[in-house]
Amino acid sequence: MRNAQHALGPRPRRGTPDDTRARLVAAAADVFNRDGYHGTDSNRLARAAGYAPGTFYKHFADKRAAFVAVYERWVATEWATIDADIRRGDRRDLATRVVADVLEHHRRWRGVRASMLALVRTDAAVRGVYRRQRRRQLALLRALRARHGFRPRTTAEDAVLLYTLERTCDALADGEVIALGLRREAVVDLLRTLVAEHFG
Amino acid sequence: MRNAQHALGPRPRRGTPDDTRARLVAAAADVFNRDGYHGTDSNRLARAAGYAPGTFYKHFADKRAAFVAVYERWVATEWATIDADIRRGDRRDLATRVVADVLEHHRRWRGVRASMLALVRTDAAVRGVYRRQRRRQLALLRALRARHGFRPRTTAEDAVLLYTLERTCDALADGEVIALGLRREAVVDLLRTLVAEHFG
Amino acid sequence: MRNAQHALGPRPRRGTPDDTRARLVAAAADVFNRDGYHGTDSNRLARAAGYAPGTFYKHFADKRAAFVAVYERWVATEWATIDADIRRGDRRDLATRVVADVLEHHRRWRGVRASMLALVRTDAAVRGVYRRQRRRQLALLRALRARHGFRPRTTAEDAVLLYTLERTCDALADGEVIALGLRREAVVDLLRTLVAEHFG
Amino acid sequence: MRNAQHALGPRPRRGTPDDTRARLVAAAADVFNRDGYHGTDSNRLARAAGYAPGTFYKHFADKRAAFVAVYERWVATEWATIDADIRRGDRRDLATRVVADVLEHHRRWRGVRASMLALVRTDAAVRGVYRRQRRRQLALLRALRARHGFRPRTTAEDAVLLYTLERTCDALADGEVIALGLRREAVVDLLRTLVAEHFG
DNA sequence: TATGAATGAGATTTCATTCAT
DNA sequence: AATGAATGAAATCTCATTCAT
Repeated sequence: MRNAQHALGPRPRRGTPDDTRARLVAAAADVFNRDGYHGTDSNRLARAAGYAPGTFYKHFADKRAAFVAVYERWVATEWATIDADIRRGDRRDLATRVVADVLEHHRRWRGVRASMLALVRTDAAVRGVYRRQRRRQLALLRALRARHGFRPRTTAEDAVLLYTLERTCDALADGEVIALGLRREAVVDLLRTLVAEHFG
Repeated sequence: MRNAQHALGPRPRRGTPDDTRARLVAAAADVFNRDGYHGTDSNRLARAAGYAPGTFYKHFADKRAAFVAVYERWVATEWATIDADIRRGDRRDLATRVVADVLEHHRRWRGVRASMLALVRTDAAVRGVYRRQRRRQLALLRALRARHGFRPRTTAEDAVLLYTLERTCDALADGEVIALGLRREAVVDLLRTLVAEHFG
Repeated sequence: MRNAQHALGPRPRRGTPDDTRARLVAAAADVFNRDGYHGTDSNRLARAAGYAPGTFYKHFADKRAAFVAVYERWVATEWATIDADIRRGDRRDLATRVVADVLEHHRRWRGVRASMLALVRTDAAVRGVYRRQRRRQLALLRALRARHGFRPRTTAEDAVLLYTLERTCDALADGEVIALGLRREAVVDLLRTLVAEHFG
Repeated sequence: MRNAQHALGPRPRRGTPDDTRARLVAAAADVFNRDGYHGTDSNRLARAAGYAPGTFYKHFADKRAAFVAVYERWVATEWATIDADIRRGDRRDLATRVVADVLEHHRRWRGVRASMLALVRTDAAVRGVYRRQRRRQLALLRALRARHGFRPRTTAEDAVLLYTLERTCDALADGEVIALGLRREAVVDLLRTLVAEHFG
C-alpha cells in the first residue's frame, strides 16, 4: 500500500472531456489495481492520469464514482472477450480458451476485484451497480447458451460455475495456488473440465 | 458504513487481561463484520467492547493485529464445526450438515471475510497469516479424508471444492443469490451434491 | 507551555508555495521559541501561520522537519549578521558589536536554541543537521580570520570561544544572569574582553 | 528515542519507602539520561526500577518531580566530587583533576543535562529549582576560594568560567568535539589552562 | 476546462495519571 | 505499600473534497 507516486510521463492535456475522463479511468484502473481502493487517494489517481486533483472532481462525483467507472470498464472488457470466445465457434477447445481468458482477466484486474468484493459489502451504491452487472452476466450466459445450442443448464448451475471459476481464478492470479503448494496446471485442468462439462 | 456505536451492555471493567482481550476480539468481530475493516476505527472497536481507546492498544499493536486475531478466531470456530460434522460419523447426510454449517459460518462472518479478501491483496502481513491458515486447512482436509476412508482426491480437487463452497456460500450469505433471482434451495442443493460426490 | 493561539493577523491565503512555507517557518520560529519543541504541536504551528493542519504537512514531512527549517533560518541570519560585523572593518569596537549581535540573536532564538540542544541528544536526524552547521561555522570563522588578518588561533580555541559566548549569552538572554544576582554589564564586559583578545 | 524496555532483572521489592524512592530515582536517572525527558514515559521509569506504574505515583507527584529528584541527585554528586578535588589540597594538578571530574560528570549525565536545559526554558517549576542550585553553586565556589586562598575573582568571572566548562564539557561528552574534527586533548588542555588561571 | 493550494474532519496512536484490589 | 488494568485527552498525520484563479 501507499507506494510512491507513479513515474508519470507528462501525459497529454486538453483533449475533449471524454478523452480526459477515459485517461482518468485508465489511470485509476492501474492504481486501484496495484494499491486497492483504500490504498490510494483521489489526488494520486488524478496525478497518475497527469491531472490535478480538481480535474478528478470535475469528472467524478467522488472517489467511489471513479471506482465504479473502472469496474464498468472491467466488466465490459471481460464480456467482450468471453463473447468473442464463444462466437468463434470452434467448440473443441472452447473450454481451454474460456479458462485462459478468464484467468488472464483476473490477473489484470485482481486488485480491483479484491476491492470490489469488500466494497460490495459496505457500500450500498457499489452493491447496486455490482448486482446489476451480475444479473446481466447471467442473462448473457443464458442467451449465449441458447443461441449456440449448448447443453441446457439451470441458472443456479450457471451461477455456481461462475463462482467456481471466479474464486479459483482469483487464487491462481494472486499466486495463492502456488503458495499453497499446488501445481497451477492441475488446477487449471480441473477448471477446463468443469467448463467443458458445463457447456457439454 | 460508519454507523453509531454498538448498544454496549454493562461495561465490563478490570477482568484478567485474557478476559479483556477476549471481549475486545468478540466486539471487534461484530464491528468488523458489520462495518468492514475500513469502516471502523480502533476507538470504536474499543468502545464497542466497553473500553477506552487506550485499552485497545494494550492488547493489540494496531488495528490490523485485532483484525488478524478476529480472523484466527473465525478459522478456529469454523474448523471445529466441520471437524465435528465429519467425526459424527453419520455419512448419509454428511454433505447436508457440512453445507449447512459452512453456510451458517459464512453468514456469521461475511463482513470479516470480505475485508480479509481485500486485505490479503494489499497487506503482506495479513497475507502471510491467511496463507498459513489455508495451508493448514488443506492439510486438515486431507488428514480427515484419510482417517475416515473417504474417496481419494488430489489436493487440487480439494482446493477447487473449497473455493466453490466458499464463493457460493458468500453469495448465499450476502443475499446475492436472492438478488440475482435464484432460488436459495436450488443453489444449496448443487453445493450438497458437489460435497457428497467429493467425499463420496 | 501550551498557551493559547497566537493573535493571528489577517489570515493569508493562496500565495505561492514559497510564501506559504516562509509564513509557516516564521510562525513556527515564534511558537517554538515561546513554547519549545515539545510545548506545541503541528496544528498550532499551522494555525499560528493562519493555515489549517493539512497545509502544514504539505510543506513539511513532520514536526521535526519544520523545526529543522527554523534552525536553518536561525543559523543563516546569525551568520549573516556576524559576517557583516566583521566586514564592516572598524576593528576598534568589533568585539562590542559582535557580542551585542550574538546576544541579540540569543534573545531572539533562545527557545529554539534550548529545544535544539535537547533534540540533538535524542534525534539522530536533527543531530546530523546541527553538526553540519557547526562544522560550517568553524570553517567560516577560520576563513574570516584569515581574510581579515586577525591573530591566528587554533580551531580548538575558536570552538571554546564559541562555546563560551554561546552558553553565556544563553544565560544573559534567559534572565539567568540576573536571577543569579550578577550584573549584566559585568558579564557582557567579560565576553567583550574574551572576544577582543581572541581576534586581537 | 523510544527504545525497548530495559532488560530489568527482577529488582528487590518491599524495602522501606526510602529504598523504593531511591531505586526509582536511580532508574529514572538512567532512563532520562539515555532517552531524554520527552523520550520516556512514567510507566517505563517505574518498570525500569522494577515497580508498577502506580508505585511511581506514590513516590512522585508527577513525571516532572521525578526529573527534579534526578537533577538534585546529579548536582549533589557533582559538587561532592569537586569539593573533594579542592579539599585534597594538592594545588599543582588541581585544574587537571577538576576538568577530568567535570568531564566525567558530563559524560554520565549528558542526557539529563540536555533535557534540563530545555525544561528550564518551558517549565517555571523546574526553572526555579535549577536557579536555586546555580546560586548555591556560585556561593560554594566563592566560599571554597576564600577558604583555600585562591586568587580573588568576581562572581561574574566565576559564572563565565562555569559556563565555559559546562558547554565545552557537554561538547566533549557528546562526541561533538570529535564530530567537528577537533582533537579532544587540544580542547581539554584549553580548559585546564582556563581553570588553572582562574584559581591561579 | 483545468489547476493546485488549501481545507478540516477524522483516524491512529501515545502516555500521564488514577483507582480498585 | 504495591499493583497494573484502565483511562481519555491530546498529538500526529491523512485524505476526500472545495474553490479562487
